[in-house]
Amino acid sequence: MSTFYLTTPIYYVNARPHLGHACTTIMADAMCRYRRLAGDRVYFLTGTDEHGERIAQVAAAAGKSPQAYADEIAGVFRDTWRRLGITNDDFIRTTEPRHRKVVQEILQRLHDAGEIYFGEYGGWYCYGCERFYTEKEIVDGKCPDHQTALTFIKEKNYFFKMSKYQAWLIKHLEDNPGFIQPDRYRNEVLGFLREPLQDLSISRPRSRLQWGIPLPFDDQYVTYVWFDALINYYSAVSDGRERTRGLWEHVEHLIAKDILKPHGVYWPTMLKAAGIPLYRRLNVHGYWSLGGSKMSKSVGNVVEALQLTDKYGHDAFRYFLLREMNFGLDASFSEEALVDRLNADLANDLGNLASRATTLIAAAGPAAPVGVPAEAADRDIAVAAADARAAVEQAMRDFAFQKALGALWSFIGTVNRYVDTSAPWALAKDPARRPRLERVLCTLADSLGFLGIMLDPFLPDAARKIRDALGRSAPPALEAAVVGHLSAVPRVSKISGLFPRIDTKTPRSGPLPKGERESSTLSPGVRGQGEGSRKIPITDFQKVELRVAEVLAAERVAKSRKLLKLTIRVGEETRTLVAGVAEHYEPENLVGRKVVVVANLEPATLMGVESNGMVLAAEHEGTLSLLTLDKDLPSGAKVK
RNA sequence: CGCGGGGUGGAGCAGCCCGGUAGCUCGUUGGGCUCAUAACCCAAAGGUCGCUGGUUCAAAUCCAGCCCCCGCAACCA
Repeated sequence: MSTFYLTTPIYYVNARPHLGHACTTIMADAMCRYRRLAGDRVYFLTGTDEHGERIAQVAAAAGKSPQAYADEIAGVFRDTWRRLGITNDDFIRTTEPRHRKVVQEILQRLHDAGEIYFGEYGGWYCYGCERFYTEKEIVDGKCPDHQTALTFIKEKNYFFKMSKYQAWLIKHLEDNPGFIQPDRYRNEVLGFLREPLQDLSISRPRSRLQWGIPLPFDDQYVTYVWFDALINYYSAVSDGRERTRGLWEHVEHLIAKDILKPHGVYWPTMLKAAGIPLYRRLNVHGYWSLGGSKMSKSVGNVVEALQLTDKYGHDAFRYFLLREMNFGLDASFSEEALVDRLNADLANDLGNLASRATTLIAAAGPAAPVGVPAEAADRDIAVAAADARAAVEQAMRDFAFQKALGALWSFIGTVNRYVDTSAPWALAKDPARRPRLERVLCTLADSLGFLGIMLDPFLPDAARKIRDALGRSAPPALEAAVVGHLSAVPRVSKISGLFPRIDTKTPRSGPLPKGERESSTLSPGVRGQGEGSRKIPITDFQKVELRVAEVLAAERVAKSRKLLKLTIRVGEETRTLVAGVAEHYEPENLVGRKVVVVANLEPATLMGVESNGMVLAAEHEGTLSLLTLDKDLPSGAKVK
């Protein structure tokens, strides 16, 4: 029996759970269920990251204390995982005493060992944003957000001597090819490391930020969030000394590719410096893109995607995520693709097999031990099962869920063929062939039993239903997943509607072009959380000054993909305005047109161009249309 | 020259690291079966593996150059 300790990232509580969180967590859950099935001692950790400036700001905006706010969102995560049937053994929050204690202990240790120094950092600071800007971000010496002058501040902070571990880390990655997998991400980290590594600022002065863990050796500072957050993996199992219940040395991390750098660079060097053994392996998966279009955070469709788990069932949702994504690569998510998978794989292949097999077995009824030996066809099924299991074991070593499921579905196909070729319904008509019938039904029952075990990590509910139908109440175990041992037809109850088909034809009126179908995928039944319909008094509307304007000139903003710089005339006044329509309109086609603008908007600077106003446009599923007039009114005319 | 990923039958993808008959799922067409969820099984059609050049007996796979798409970084006021 080996030990397996797996972590998900701890999720930052500035957002509610969405598809991305669910994907990582479901993958981790499937892996942990699999390792438990294999008989390993498993510890599965997830949790929430709760410190930092952004949390303090969001909480303040919501009129809550940071702690109250974090409590609320952490609760939402906890409930979501419970609802999805996630089997985490622990849920850590970075505001818990057990975590703070270990973070401080490690900081003190690093400080004592001379791994942390007090240094001065000079940079351009914006008081509005409460942050420093790098040379690249600064536009004309001003803050890109507030377009106010920046102040050059020299701030004293504590730094971790990360740079001194650069050579060591490169060598470690070269000597241990499996340390970060898949390879593309190991290569990417080696790519980062071709540039000189900077020391890592690990503190923020309390004068700017209170919401964090105080440094044990200087209470005027709190710990920088990444330094705080990464340690959760260790603090969750540590008693604050060196004891980790025998878990730490087996730890593997599962992350999405966006946080590769902290996990692939910061974290190993931190552990090395602190004298803590490195993690075993970092497993990195890709991103979901949504319905062909971009995953736009502002639209909230990532959250909507998660709602589909309630619409189609947790097993189906899990299956889709695990089957559709090639581990490490990006994949695209759409309701249509989910339904296709559900119908083809779950309803047709698996559900229908369970249904036809249990119907056949139940019709024959339980019997005494079969009187005839297995034939070649039966032995082929046993071999196919063994092959499938071996392929699953191999695939699961590398989190290759798609391959594991592919192997199991290949087996399901084999069994469906076996049913066809052995034709038990024909055997049943001939009493003389009763023994052969029983042998076939035995093989079928065995195959279902096999699936009831092997599918458990991926489709926990369905696997349980299959085992229940076979009367197998014992906890499933991988070693029992063998076909060919059953000697008598067992008593089974019929399984019907394990995964009902989703009818995709009726709701759609007539054949639609492909593109159109895809864009309408996320629509019915998942939207409308009472958002956007709040009524406002007319006085609110009257604060907005809308006017007709004529476009005098238009040009692209240098290096910008989305922005056009427009020179417009509003009545007598000429002004410059920036519009995010470059992807939809050619500059020359705008000149001379009358558009509607918000005339009393605060100025803002975008890509170095000051914008005085905003052009109104309607947007629907990626198509943008400027608001124009259907009669020719003079520029400056009021819109109300 | 900002960083990265990708271009493989109608759609979505694997194969590429470690060159050697181009594979999977869906879809399409024809057939079979009737135990089963209009399911299941069989067969067929359908591919210049982005382009060009190079290395090689042999290139989807290795090398060079080019074209196109998509993320990220900075801008949708």
